[in-house]
Amino acid sequence: MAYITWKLSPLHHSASSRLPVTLAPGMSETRGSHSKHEDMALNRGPWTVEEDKLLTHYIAYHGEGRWNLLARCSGLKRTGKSCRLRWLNYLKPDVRRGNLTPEEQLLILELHSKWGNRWSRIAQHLPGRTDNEIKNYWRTRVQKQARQLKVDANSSKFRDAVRCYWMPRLLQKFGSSQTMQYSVEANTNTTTSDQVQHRPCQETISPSMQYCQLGSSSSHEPQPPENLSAVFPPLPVNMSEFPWRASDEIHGVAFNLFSSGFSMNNAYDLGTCDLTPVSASAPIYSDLDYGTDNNDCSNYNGDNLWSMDELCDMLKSYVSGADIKVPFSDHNS
DNA sequence: AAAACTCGCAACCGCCTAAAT
DNA sequence: TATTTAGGCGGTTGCGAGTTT
Repeated sequence: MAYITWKLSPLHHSASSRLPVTLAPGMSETRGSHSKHEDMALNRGPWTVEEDKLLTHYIAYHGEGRWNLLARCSGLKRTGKSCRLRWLNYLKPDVRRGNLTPEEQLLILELHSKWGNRWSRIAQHLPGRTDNEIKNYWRTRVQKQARQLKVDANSSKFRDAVRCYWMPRLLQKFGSSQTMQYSVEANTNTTTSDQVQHRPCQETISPSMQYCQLGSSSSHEPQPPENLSAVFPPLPVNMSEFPWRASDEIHGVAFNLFSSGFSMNNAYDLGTCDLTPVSASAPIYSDLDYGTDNNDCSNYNGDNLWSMDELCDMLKSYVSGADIKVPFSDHNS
Protein backbone atom coordinates (compact mmCIF):
# COMPACT_ATOMS: atom_id res chain seq x y z
CA MET A 1 0.00 0.00 0.00
CA ALA A 2 1.35 3.36 -0.92
CA TYR A 3 0.02 6.67 0.10
CA ILE A 4 0.13 9.06 -2.77
CA THR A 5 -2.28 11.56 -1.33
CA TRP A 6 -0.60 14.86 -0.99
CA LYS A 7 -1.86 17.63 1.22
CA LEU A 8 -0.38 21.02 1.71
CA SER A 9 -0.29 22.51 5.12
CA PRO A 10 -2.12 25.82 5.33
CA LEU A 11 1.23 27.23 6.19
CA HIS A 12 2.45 26.34 2.76
CA HIS A 13 -0.11 28.57 1.19
CA SER A 14 1.23 31.51 3.00
CA ALA A 15 4.04 33.38 1.39
CA SER A 16 5.23 34.53 4.75
CA SER A 17 5.38 31.29 6.67
CA ARG A 18 7.72 31.34 9.54
CA LEU A 19 10.92 29.75 8.59
CA PRO A 20 12.05 26.46 9.97
CA VAL A 21 14.85 26.80 12.44
CA THR A 22 17.89 24.64 12.44
CA LEU A 23 19.29 23.84 15.82
CA ALA A 24 22.71 22.63 16.61
CA PRO A 25 22.80 19.37 18.55
CA GLY A 26 22.03 19.85 22.18
CA MET A 27 20.17 23.09 21.74
CA SER A 28 17.05 22.63 23.76
CA GLU A 29 16.10 19.38 22.18
CA THR A 30 13.78 16.87 23.70
CA ARG A 31 15.35 14.88 26.44
CA GLY A 32 16.84 11.62 25.33
CA SER A 33 16.14 12.13 21.68
CA HIS A 34 19.74 12.10 20.57
CA SER A 35 21.70 9.03 19.85
CA LYS A 36 25.43 9.20 20.20
CA HIS A 37 25.67 8.89 16.42
CA GLU A 38 23.34 11.73 15.82
CA ASP A 39 25.58 14.50 14.82
CA MET A 40 23.61 16.58 12.44
CA ALA A 41 21.67 19.72 13.15
CA LEU A 42 17.96 19.33 13.58
CA ASN A 43 15.21 21.30 11.95
CA ARG A 44 12.46 22.70 14.07
CA GLY A 45 9.34 24.70 13.44
CA PRO A 46 6.96 24.37 10.52
CA TRP A 47 7.45 21.54 8.10
CA THR A 48 8.37 22.32 4.54
CA VAL A 49 6.83 20.75 1.47
CA GLU A 50 10.04 18.81 0.87
CA GLU A 51 10.05 17.43 4.38
CA ASP A 52 6.42 16.39 4.09
CA LYS A 53 7.15 14.63 0.82
CA LEU A 54 10.09 12.87 2.31
CA LEU A 55 8.12 11.68 5.29
CA THR A 56 5.15 10.59 3.22
CA HIS A 57 7.25 8.65 0.78
CA TYR A 58 9.24 7.00 3.51
CA ILE A 59 6.10 5.84 5.29
CA ALA A 60 4.60 4.68 1.99
CA TYR A 61 7.48 2.27 1.60
CA HIS A 62 8.28 1.36 5.17
CA GLY A 63 5.09 1.93 7.07
CA GLU A 64 4.49 3.75 10.31
CA GLY A 65 6.33 3.27 13.55
CA ARG A 66 9.97 3.10 14.58
CA TRP A 67 10.00 6.84 14.43
CA ASN A 68 13.56 7.43 15.52
CA LEU A 69 14.81 5.01 12.91
CA LEU A 70 12.61 6.73 10.38
CA ALA A 71 14.03 10.09 11.36
CA ARG A 72 17.57 8.85 10.88
CA CYS A 73 17.05 6.89 7.68
CA SER A 74 14.67 9.11 5.82
CA GLY A 75 17.08 11.97 5.58
CA LEU A 76 14.82 14.21 7.58
CA LYS A 77 16.62 16.40 10.03
CA ARG A 78 13.86 15.96 12.53
CA THR A 79 13.35 14.03 15.71
CA GLY A 80 11.33 10.85 15.64
CA LYS A 81 8.76 12.52 17.78
CA SER A 82 8.40 15.37 15.39
CA CYS A 83 7.95 12.97 12.47
CA ARG A 84 5.34 11.00 14.34
CA LEU A 85 3.40 14.11 15.24
CA ARG A 86 3.51 15.49 11.72
CA TRP A 87 2.27 12.23 10.29
CA LEU A 88 -0.47 11.55 12.79
CA ASN A 89 -1.81 15.09 13.02
CA TYR A 90 -1.50 16.19 9.46
CA LEU A 91 -0.17 13.95 6.74
CA LYS A 92 -2.00 10.72 7.46
CA PRO A 93 -4.55 10.32 4.67
CA ASP A 94 -7.57 9.72 6.85
CA VAL A 95 -7.14 12.85 8.92
CA ARG A 96 -10.32 14.88 8.56
CA ARG A 97 -10.02 18.59 8.38
CA GLY A 98 -12.44 21.44 8.71
CA ASN A 99 -14.88 22.52 11.38
CA LEU A 100 -16.21 20.03 13.83
CA THR A 101 -19.82 19.15 13.13
CA PRO A 102 -22.46 19.55 15.86
CA GLU A 103 -22.46 15.79 16.12
CA GLU A 104 -18.75 15.75 16.81
CA GLN A 105 -18.97 18.66 19.22
CA LEU A 106 -21.70 16.90 21.10
CA LEU A 107 -19.68 13.76 21.33
CA ILE A 108 -16.67 15.68 22.59
CA LEU A 109 -18.75 17.32 25.30
CA GLU A 110 -20.19 13.98 26.29
CA LEU A 111 -16.92 12.13 26.34
CA HIS A 112 -15.05 14.91 28.07
CA SER A 113 -17.69 14.97 30.74
CA LYS A 114 -16.95 11.34 31.35
CA TRP A 115 -13.22 11.09 30.86
CA GLY A 116 -11.87 14.57 31.35
CA ASN A 117 -8.81 15.61 29.36
CA ARG A 118 -8.19 12.20 27.88
CA TRP A 119 -7.83 13.64 24.44
CA SER A 120 -6.42 10.66 22.66
CA ARG A 121 -9.09 8.47 24.11
CA ILE A 122 -11.79 10.87 23.06
CA ALA A 123 -10.21 11.09 19.62
CA GLN A 124 -10.54 7.34 19.20
CA HIS A 125 -14.27 7.85 19.00
CA LEU A 126 -14.13 10.61 16.42
CA PRO A 127 -12.75 8.95 13.33
CA GLY A 128 -10.27 11.09 11.52
CA ARG A 129 -10.01 13.67 14.27
CA THR A 130 -6.79 13.99 16.18
CA ASP A 131 -6.31 14.42 19.88
CA ASN A 132 -4.56 17.69 19.15
CA GLU A 133 -7.54 19.00 17.25
CA ILE A 134 -9.97 18.01 19.96
CA LYS A 135 -7.74 19.51 22.60
CA ASN A 136 -7.56 22.74 20.63
CA TYR A 137 -11.33 22.78 20.24
CA TRP A 138 -11.80 22.37 23.95
CA ARG A 139 -9.34 25.07 24.83
CA THR A 140 -10.42 27.61 22.25
CA ARG A 141 -14.17 27.14 22.37
CA VAL A 142 -15.28 25.48 25.56
CA GLN A 143 -12.77 26.94 27.98
CA LYS A 144 -13.28 30.32 26.39
CA GLN A 145 -16.92 30.21 27.40
CA ALA A 146 -15.95 29.32 30.94
CA ARG A 147 -13.49 32.18 31.03
CA GLN A 148 -16.08 34.65 29.85
CA LEU A 149 -18.43 33.45 32.53
CA LYS A 150 -15.65 33.69 35.07
CA VAL A 151 -16.26 30.15 36.16
CA ASP A 152 -14.04 27.15 36.09
CA ALA A 153 -14.57 24.88 33.11
CA ASN A 154 -14.71 21.96 35.50
CA SER A 155 -17.16 23.60 37.86
CA SER A 156 -20.53 22.00 38.26
CA LYS A 157 -22.20 25.28 37.36
CA PHE A 158 -20.50 25.45 34.03
CA ARG A 159 -21.12 21.79 33.36
CA ASP A 160 -24.78 22.27 34.16
CA ALA A 161 -24.93 25.18 31.79
CA VAL A 162 -23.28 23.23 29.04
CA ARG A 163 -25.52 20.27 29.63
CA CYS A 164 -28.68 22.33 29.80
CA TYR A 165 -28.06 24.72 26.95
CA TRP A 166 -25.16 23.83 24.81
CA MET A 167 -25.71 20.15 24.39
CA PRO A 168 -29.43 20.42 23.64
CA ARG A 169 -28.60 22.99 21.03
CA LEU A 170 -26.06 20.71 19.47
CA LEU A 171 -28.60 17.94 19.60
CA GLN A 172 -30.94 20.22 17.79
CA LYS A 173 -28.40 20.70 15.05
CA PHE A 174 -27.47 17.07 15.14
CA GLY A 175 -31.10 16.06 14.77
CA SER A 176 -31.27 17.89 11.50
CA SER A 177 -28.01 16.66 10.15
CA GLN A 178 -28.65 13.02 9.73
CA THR A 179 -26.72 13.02 6.52
CA MET A 180 -23.63 12.80 8.66
CA GLN A 181 -22.85 9.18 9.24
CA TYR A 182 -20.02 7.47 10.92
CA SER A 183 -18.50 4.20 10.05
CA VAL A 184 -18.27 2.92 13.52
CA GLU A 185 -18.83 -0.56 14.67
CA ALA A 186 -21.61 -0.86 17.17
CA ASN A 187 -19.70 -2.79 19.78
CA THR A 188 -16.89 -0.53 20.87
CA ASN A 189 -15.88 -2.36 23.99
CA THR A 190 -12.47 -3.19 22.65
CA THR A 191 -12.20 -0.50 20.08
CA THR A 192 -8.79 0.77 19.18
CA SER A 193 -7.92 3.80 17.22
CA ASP A 194 -6.98 1.76 14.20
CA GLN A 195 -10.14 -0.23 14.33
CA VAL A 196 -12.26 2.84 14.43
CA GLN A 197 -10.44 4.50 11.63
CA HIS A 198 -9.83 1.73 9.20
CA ARG A 199 -12.33 -1.05 9.52
CA PRO A 200 -15.14 -1.27 7.06
CA CYS A 201 -18.54 -0.11 8.10
CA GLN A 202 -20.37 -2.88 9.83
CA GLU A 203 -23.17 -0.81 11.21
CA THR A 204 -23.89 2.83 10.89
CA ILE A 205 -24.81 4.40 14.15
CA SER A 206 -24.64 7.86 15.53
CA PRO A 207 -21.82 8.76 17.85
CA SER A 208 -24.33 9.30 20.59
CA MET A 209 -25.65 5.81 20.16
CA GLN A 210 -22.12 4.57 20.09
CA TYR A 211 -21.55 6.39 23.29
CA CYS A 212 -24.61 4.88 24.86
CA GLN A 213 -23.22 1.49 24.10
CA LEU A 214 -19.91 2.55 25.49
CA GLY A 215 -21.67 3.52 28.64
CA SER A 216 -23.29 0.16 28.88
CA SER A 217 -19.91 -1.48 28.97
CA SER A 218 -18.76 0.64 31.81
CA SER A 219 -17.69 -2.30 33.90
CA HIS A 220 -14.61 -2.46 31.73
CA GLU A 221 -14.05 1.22 31.61
CA PRO A 222 -11.74 3.01 34.00
CA GLN A 223 -13.61 5.54 36.01
CA PRO A 224 -13.00 9.21 35.49
CA PRO A 225 -10.52 10.81 37.84
CA GLU A 226 -11.86 11.81 41.22
CA ASN A 227 -11.30 15.49 40.74
CA LEU A 228 -13.58 15.27 37.80
CA SER A 229 -16.75 15.29 39.45
CA ALA A 230 -16.15 16.65 36.01
CA VAL A 231 -19.04 14.61 34.91
CA PHE A 232 -22.16 16.46 34.13
CA PRO A 233 -24.65 15.88 36.87
CA PRO A 234 -27.37 13.54 35.75
CA LEU A 235 -30.32 15.26 34.30
CA PRO A 236 -32.93 15.53 37.01
CA VAL A 237 -35.80 13.14 36.73
CA ASN A 238 -38.00 15.73 38.33
CA MET A 239 -38.05 18.48 35.80
CA SER A 240 -39.23 20.98 38.35
CA GLU A 241 -35.63 21.14 39.45
CA PHE A 242 -34.77 22.30 36.01
CA PRO A 243 -34.39 25.84 34.85
CA TRP A 244 -37.04 25.03 32.35
CA ARG A 245 -39.97 22.71 32.31
CA ALA A 246 -40.08 19.42 30.53
CA SER A 247 -41.89 21.02 27.70
CA ASP A 248 -41.24 24.68 27.18
CA GLU A 249 -42.75 26.77 24.53
CA ILE A 250 -39.94 28.47 22.71
CA HIS A 251 -40.89 30.79 19.93
CA GLY A 252 -43.92 28.71 19.27
CA VAL A 253 -42.03 25.46 19.19
CA ALA A 254 -42.68 22.84 21.81
CA PHE A 255 -39.21 22.11 23.08
CA ASN A 256 -39.55 18.71 24.55
CA LEU A 257 -36.02 17.55 24.38
CA PHE A 258 -35.84 15.77 27.66
CA SER A 259 -39.24 14.23 27.66
CA SER A 260 -38.25 10.74 26.70
CA GLY A 261 -35.40 8.66 27.76
CA PHE A 262 -33.44 10.67 30.26
CA SER A 263 -33.20 9.30 33.71
CA MET A 264 -30.70 9.01 36.46
CA ASN A 265 -29.62 5.74 34.96
CA ASN A 266 -29.05 6.94 31.49
CA ALA A 267 -28.15 10.52 31.89
CA TYR A 268 -26.00 10.33 28.80
CA ASP A 269 -28.45 8.40 26.78
CA LEU A 270 -28.80 11.10 24.23
CA GLY A 271 -29.48 8.62 21.56
CA THR A 272 -32.88 7.87 22.99
CA CYS A 273 -33.81 11.48 23.19
CA ASP A 274 -36.93 12.42 21.35
CA LEU A 275 -35.89 14.95 18.79
CA THR A 276 -39.10 14.96 16.87
CA PRO A 277 -40.52 18.20 18.16
CA VAL A 278 -37.27 19.88 17.52
CA SER A 279 -36.35 18.46 14.19
CA ALA A 280 -39.83 19.12 12.90
CA SER A 281 -39.06 22.78 12.95
CA ALA A 282 -35.34 22.66 12.99
CA PRO A 283 -33.32 24.06 10.17
CA ILE A 284 -32.39 21.62 7.50
CA TYR A 285 -28.77 21.49 6.60
CA SER A 286 -27.94 20.43 3.14
CA ASP A 287 -24.85 18.48 2.26
CA LEU A 288 -23.33 21.78 1.43
CA ASP A 289 -23.43 22.79 5.04
CA TYR A 290 -21.10 20.02 5.97
CA GLY A 291 -19.32 19.48 2.76
CA THR A 292 -20.28 16.46 0.73
CA ASP A 293 -16.92 14.93 1.16
CA ASN A 294 -16.67 13.16 4.45
CA ASN A 295 -13.16 14.36 4.81
CA ASP A 296 -14.02 17.93 4.24
CA CYS A 297 -16.29 19.72 6.62
CA SER A 298 -14.81 23.04 5.87
CA ASN A 299 -18.04 24.28 4.39
CA TYR A 300 -19.83 23.78 7.59
CA ASN A 301 -19.96 26.77 9.82
CA GLY A 302 -20.39 25.28 13.22
CA ASP A 303 -21.63 28.49 14.74
CA ASN A 304 -24.20 29.59 12.26
CA LEU A 305 -27.13 28.29 14.21
CA TRP A 306 -25.87 29.21 17.61
CA SER A 307 -23.24 31.83 17.76
CA MET A 308 -20.79 31.99 20.60
CA ASP A 309 -22.30 35.28 21.67
CA GLU A 310 -25.70 33.69 21.83
CA LEU A 311 -24.34 30.82 23.80
CA CYS A 312 -22.47 33.11 26.13
CA ASP A 313 -25.58 35.17 26.82
CA MET A 314 -27.55 32.09 27.63
CA LEU A 315 -24.91 30.60 29.82
CA LYS A 316 -24.50 33.90 31.63
CA SER A 317 -28.21 33.97 32.28
CA TYR A 318 -28.07 30.49 33.62
CA VAL A 319 -25.08 31.13 35.85
CA SER A 320 -26.68 34.29 37.22
CA GLY A 321 -30.00 32.57 37.74
CA ALA A 322 -31.89 34.87 35.41
CA ASP A 323 -34.72 33.79 33.18
CA ILE A 324 -33.61 32.00 30.12
CA LYS A 325 -34.63 32.90 26.64
CA VAL A 326 -33.54 30.24 24.25
CA PRO A 327 -33.37 31.57 20.74
CA PHE A 328 -34.70 29.33 18.11
CA SER A 329 -33.55 29.67 14.59
CA ASP A 330 -36.22 29.00 12.06
CA HIS A 331 -34.77 28.76 8.61
CA ASN A 332 -38.21 28.91 7.11
CA SER A 333 -38.63 32.46 8.21
C1' DA B 1 -4.10 53.03 7.33
C1' DA B 2 -2.01 51.20 11.03
C1' DA B 3 -1.56 49.58 15.55
C1' DA B 4 -3.47 46.59 18.96
C1' DC B 5 -5.79 42.73 20.00
C1' DT B 6 -7.77 38.05 19.47
C1' DC B 7 -8.10 33.56 17.57
C1' DG B 8 -6.87 29.09 15.73
C1' DC B 9 -3.79 25.64 15.46
C1' DA B 10 0.72 23.41 14.36
C1' DA B 11 4.53 22.25 16.78
C1' DC B 12 7.15 21.68 20.82
C1' DC B 13 8.03 20.38 25.79
C1' DG B 14 8.43 17.34 29.38
C1' DC B 15 6.58 13.61 31.92
C1' DC B 16 5.18 8.84 32.01
C1' DT B 17 5.13 3.99 30.79
C1' DA B 18 6.35 -0.14 28.43
C1' DA B 19 9.70 -2.61 25.96
C1' DA B 20 14.32 -3.73 25.13
C1' DT B 21 18.88 -4.53 26.71
C1' DT C 1 16.81 -6.11 38.51
C1' DA C 2 18.43 -1.81 36.81
C1' DT C 3 19.07 1.10 33.07
C1' DT C 4 18.18 2.87 28.59
C1' DT C 5 15.30 3.85 24.76
C1' DA C 6 11.09 4.68 22.16
C1' DG C 7 6.63 6.02 21.89
C1' DG C 8 2.48 8.19 23.69
C1' DC C 9 0.09 11.73 26.00
C1' DG C 10 -1.49 16.17 27.96
C1' DG C 11 -0.01 20.85 28.57
C1' DT C 12 1.93 24.90 26.57
C1' DT C 13 3.86 28.11 23.29
C1' DG C 14 4.33 31.07 19.43
C1' DC C 15 3.13 32.67 15.01
C1' DG C 16 0.17 34.02 11.03
C1' DA C 17 -4.24 35.57 9.93
C1' DG C 18 -8.20 37.93 10.92
C1' DT C 19 -10.71 41.46 13.47
C1' DT C 20 -11.30 45.52 16.09
C1' DT C 21 -10.11 50.03 17.54
